[in-house]
Amino acid sequence: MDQIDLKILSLMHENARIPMSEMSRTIAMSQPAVTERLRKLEEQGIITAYRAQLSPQKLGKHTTAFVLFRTSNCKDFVAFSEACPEIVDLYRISGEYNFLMKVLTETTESLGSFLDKCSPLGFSTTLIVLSTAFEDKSLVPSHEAE
Amino acid sequence: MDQIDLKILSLMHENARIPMSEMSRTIAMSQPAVTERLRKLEEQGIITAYRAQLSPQKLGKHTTAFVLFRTSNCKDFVAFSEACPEIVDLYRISGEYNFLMKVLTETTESLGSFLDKCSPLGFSTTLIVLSTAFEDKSLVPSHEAE
DNA sequence: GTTGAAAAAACAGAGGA
DNA sequence: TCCTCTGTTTTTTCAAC
Repeated sequence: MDQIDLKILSLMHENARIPMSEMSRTIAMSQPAVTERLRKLEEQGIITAYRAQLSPQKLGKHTTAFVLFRTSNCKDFVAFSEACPEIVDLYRISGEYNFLMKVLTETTESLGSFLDKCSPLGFSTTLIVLSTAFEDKSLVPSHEAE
Repeated sequence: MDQIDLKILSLMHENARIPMSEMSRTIAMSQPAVTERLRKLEEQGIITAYRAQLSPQKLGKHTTAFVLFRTSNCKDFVAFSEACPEIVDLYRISGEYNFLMKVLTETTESLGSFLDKCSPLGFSTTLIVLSTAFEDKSLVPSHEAE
């Protein structure tokens, strides 16, 4: 893991669909060498996936919320959450609550319906997202990767 | 926006580096037609980015936390957060706190240092992530896209 | 890690349902 | 309008070094 690997990670975080030929030009290294480094980064589990980022708004999801949840049956709660399309992220946390989840719904009204659906499993506190200042900041600052 | 577009979004969320030729085979449509649909999905802002997902653990970030923050100077706080490498996501929220942020640090100790660094700007409550049940669930359920 | 040739994929234009 | 077909260019893969 050297500066070149960090540069590859940085570029792949910016645009995962960049052609390897273009990447090799940018970092001034032959294309097969870059491809081989990328393969190793995947193999080592440093790169876990390549994902298209979708706009929730454009897909009709106009409400984002974080919901803190307290339940006594963690296993059932995780199973329920996996089957719940509204829940996009689920974290087990320390403190008064067991779980923190990120929830996307069409409207505040459908968020209400979702919370009703959850209520048999425990009790919750909802934090409505007013705006997203930023998301997915790179773990590999570009100035470190030069 | 029809079933084919949803299938494209679903496949791109699973693997953003899938070759267009393979995608066109999967959905049984010619490659230029799929490319054109993808171009339009990007143009409409439905696809906002393609990102490599990196493993925080493999990059030495062993501690994940959500920090609720209350500050009276939102503008300065956002500027501070943008410059803070530990903060990967920042949301403005309703309720007792102004902000919710996702924070990645090397250890619980460096999380402590980070919180010390933030303390002049307001007051906070920290939720330590014990484990991530799941993250980035698709906004386009695959069964809807068939 | 580099080079260079073969295979594959992406792109761009013409034409059809 | 949206798709398919086809030829051209670009990219990827894989050999040898």
